[in-house]
Amino acid sequence: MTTEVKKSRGRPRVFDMDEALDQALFIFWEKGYEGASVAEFTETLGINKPSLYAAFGNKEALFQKALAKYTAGPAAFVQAVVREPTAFKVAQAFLYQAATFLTDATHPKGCMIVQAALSIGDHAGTVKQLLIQYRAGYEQLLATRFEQALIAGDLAEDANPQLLAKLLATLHQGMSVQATSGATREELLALADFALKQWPTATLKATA
Amino acid sequence: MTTEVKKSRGRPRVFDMDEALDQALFIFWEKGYEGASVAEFTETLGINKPSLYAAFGNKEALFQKALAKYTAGPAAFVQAVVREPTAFKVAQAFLYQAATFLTDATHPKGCMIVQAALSIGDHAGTVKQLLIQYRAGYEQLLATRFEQALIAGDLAEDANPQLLAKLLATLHQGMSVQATSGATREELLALADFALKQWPTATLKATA
DNA sequence: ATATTTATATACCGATTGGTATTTATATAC
DNA sequence: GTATATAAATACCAATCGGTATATAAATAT
Repeated sequence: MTTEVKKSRGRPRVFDMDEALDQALFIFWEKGYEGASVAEFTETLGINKPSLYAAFGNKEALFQKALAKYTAGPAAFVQAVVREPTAFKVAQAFLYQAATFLTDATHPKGCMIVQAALSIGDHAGTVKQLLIQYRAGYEQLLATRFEQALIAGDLAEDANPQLLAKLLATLHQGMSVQATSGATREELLALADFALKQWPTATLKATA
Repeated sequence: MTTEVKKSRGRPRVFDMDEALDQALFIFWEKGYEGASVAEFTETLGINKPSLYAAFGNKEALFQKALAKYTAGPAAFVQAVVREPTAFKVAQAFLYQAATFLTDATHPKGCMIVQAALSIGDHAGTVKQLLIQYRAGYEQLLATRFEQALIAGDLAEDANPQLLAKLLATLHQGMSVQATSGATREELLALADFALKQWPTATLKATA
């Protein structure tokens, strides 16, 4: 059973939508929502504006599609780390992988969700709010995981899951700024190690 | 001896430059370099463009003047905290005052130096680099202070001054993002307390 | 071959961007 | 008074912003 090629009538698209979205993602990632211009997209992708708009909608729709690709691809580690077996391992994996990811030379430095629309004009208020929701989302993902850990007993009884999640999110967001400012992977990993030293592992349980 | 009023010939300026610069600072602080438009300045200050340009130069010069006012005014606590008597007190003062400042309702949330030009188009690359330098500046200010503390003996012998400074800077930058995302002062103060728990105070010296 | 469908390319749109040339108004110096 | 110096106000500039109307090219269905 070979892969069926969907044949549709009409002139075939000359560019690969997936590739194009990847390139758009990189541009938004590097320059932010406001700093990326539609002209830059069309020049980089080698297509003209009507094709871009027909394929992806307007600038904001393009951003949302790129953002979805970002969370499903480069930033997917966030969803993965919460499946680590203990709270400590979740925190460790989150910080290590964040440090590694944020300084990866194969893509723009820093996190798109953190930086793409922090300070922005009024016209793009929707995007700013969207990213705030995304940031709240992964923080809550960690918080929920740590609540489970508290019940499971691999967190100290007096540990505060929400606070721990906010600490990790804050470190991540700070590390994102640091990566953009030129911090190295080694520096961020050292920060991660230092922060993990005080992790409130339950005193009577082994961390594995 | 009364205050001498500088009398200069020529039509007197109808607006207060200091007030105007404060208003410009707030706009840059809230919307970032790219997100703030010249039209917004002139409308808010109640002056027209030629007056703005005559008084402050172009947009980038206005930003630099506003930035200088920011560091000398709202953000002056950074210079102040390094005069605390011990490394721990420096760290504590820095994080507490950062948490308080970043969530102050009397001005935009977050730190202008962190957020005003993180992700930005090519045309404003100068400003982005300028803010990177400012961030490196206050981190180094802390690092130098902690090197002194190491010599003075109020830091553990194996403590790493540069790393500690980077940790504080990273927490500050993360807290800035958090403040912009809606985190409360109490949440940021709790983060600060948690982070201070592992401060490597020298074991044989009292912290006062 | 023709109709239909979809993507392309060119050209254009009004609005806004940062920045200025020009004129007019208001002060002091003489 | 007149000259000089400075600021304000109006109007304007080219360039870019995000977005689209229109016409043409290339595919399939019949």
